[in-house]
Amino acid sequence: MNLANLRVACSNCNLRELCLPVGLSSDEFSRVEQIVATRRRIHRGDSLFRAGDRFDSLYAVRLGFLKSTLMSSDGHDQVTGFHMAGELVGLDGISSDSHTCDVTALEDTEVCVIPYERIEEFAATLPALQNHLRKVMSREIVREHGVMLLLGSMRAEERLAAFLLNLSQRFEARGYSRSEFVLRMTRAEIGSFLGLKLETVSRALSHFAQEHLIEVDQKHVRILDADRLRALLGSSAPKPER
Amino acid sequence: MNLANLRVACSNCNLRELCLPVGLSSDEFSRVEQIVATRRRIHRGDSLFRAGDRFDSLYAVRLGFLKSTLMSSDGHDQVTGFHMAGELVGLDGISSDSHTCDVTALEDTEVCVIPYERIEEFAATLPALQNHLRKVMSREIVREHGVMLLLGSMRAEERLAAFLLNLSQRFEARGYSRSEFVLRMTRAEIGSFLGLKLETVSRALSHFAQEHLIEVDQKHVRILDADRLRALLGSSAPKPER
DNA sequence: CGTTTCGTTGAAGAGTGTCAAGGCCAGTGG
DNA sequence: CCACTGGCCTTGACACTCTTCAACGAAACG
Repeated sequence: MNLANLRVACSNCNLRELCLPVGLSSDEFSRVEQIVATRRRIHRGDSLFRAGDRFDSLYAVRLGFLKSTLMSSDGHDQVTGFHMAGELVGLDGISSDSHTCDVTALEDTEVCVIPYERIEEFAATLPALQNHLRKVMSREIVREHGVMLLLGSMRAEERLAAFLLNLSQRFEARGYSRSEFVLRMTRAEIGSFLGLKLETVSRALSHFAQEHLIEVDQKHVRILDADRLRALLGSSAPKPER
Repeated sequence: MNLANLRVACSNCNLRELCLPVGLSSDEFSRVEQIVATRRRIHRGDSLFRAGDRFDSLYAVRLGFLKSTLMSSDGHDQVTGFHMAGELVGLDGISSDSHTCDVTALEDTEVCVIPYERIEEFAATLPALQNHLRKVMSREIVREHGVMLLLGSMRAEERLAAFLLNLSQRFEARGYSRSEFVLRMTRAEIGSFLGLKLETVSRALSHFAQEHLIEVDQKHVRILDADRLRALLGSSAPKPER
């Protein structure tokens, strides 16, 4: 394997504004690099970790695309999130020293391995990092609040519109086009994440296309009218305030 | 006001096994007490904080019952959680130095105010506390995963069963009866949390009662057959594995 | 004691799920 | 190179769950 040969260097990484070392001085920066010493490649379809695995590292996505899934007692499982470059994965494991969900690569993916104990020790002497870690965790909590809102109070087309706009925004933050991108996940995975069946997702996409809000060709999506998509979000109950 | 007169002492608090100072030595314990210097009372219907408020403290619920709600762009709002004694509230604020949801008392409530900057400084010298804080945050992430599962893949009666069992378990952990308790929230609030309409909640409760799974008298609930309630959870798709 | 909020129940309707058939595409092996 | 296969996607028809609308009763509150 050529993992050991990879020069790991946050300073070379084009994700450094998004990723772990945000807000560190260049000195601190280089010390973080020493902790994040290894990378790991996951082939499409393979898992980074699975529920029940011992937790010992966080992972920063360097390139590729992942999903996390949670299995319920009845064996049915659900997608709880999609992860792209620059995002931190594995925070769920901190609470009980073992992971509570599966994380699977939707395309060939590379992550930076961040040994938790070492980053923990290190953060103890480095308030900026400590602070950043907590913010990342808190942001995850806020993100999940948003998903709860989506699942609890939106209907199918609103959910899908929110989903597309969210993806669009995340791609844009990474320097890709915000209006044209490739869905790395299947319709069934989108549906699972949004609490819908794959047929409903498919129908909603077709309907958007018919309304000229988007163009869809298989996994390729082009957003034609982001404003009208956004307008869909608030429109479920356009009730006059009393 | 008699707030200043209240002797705040974690060591006297019957929640100390649940709350912040878990796993601290008695020495560390007493130092935490000094930080958690004040309490705050919130009357039923009043809010502890609101979305947009500056974040500067976490709150530990000492007694009472709270809900957090999130407002979506269209003015519709949704309950994202209920909080009872021993639980920590306000973690969402860390990410952006301002709160992202409203937290409202459902009955007269008392919380311990934990100034964030001070606990932060303090945790820097106290790994056990640091660790504990991160675990609490991670646990919140895991909890929300569970809610996503509930909202995304369960039907009305399953959701309600899961909700009742969750409450039951939390009451038990606090030394109350696990089979008999009072719902502090309205049907509409339960519905909002579960992604259902209040009528659906009401019907599901009536149906459970009719099946002798529970007894309901207004807000008073008695669980008669927890096992069958639990069995409801996995039963949506009892498909034979192939 | 009136007013308001909250809860229950029924009937009708909308939105999704379910089931089924067929098309498209990539990969595989003849 | 082509047929075959399996996974993924689309579309239609129908069933079902949940919502919506409405009316009424009960409890809580000033």
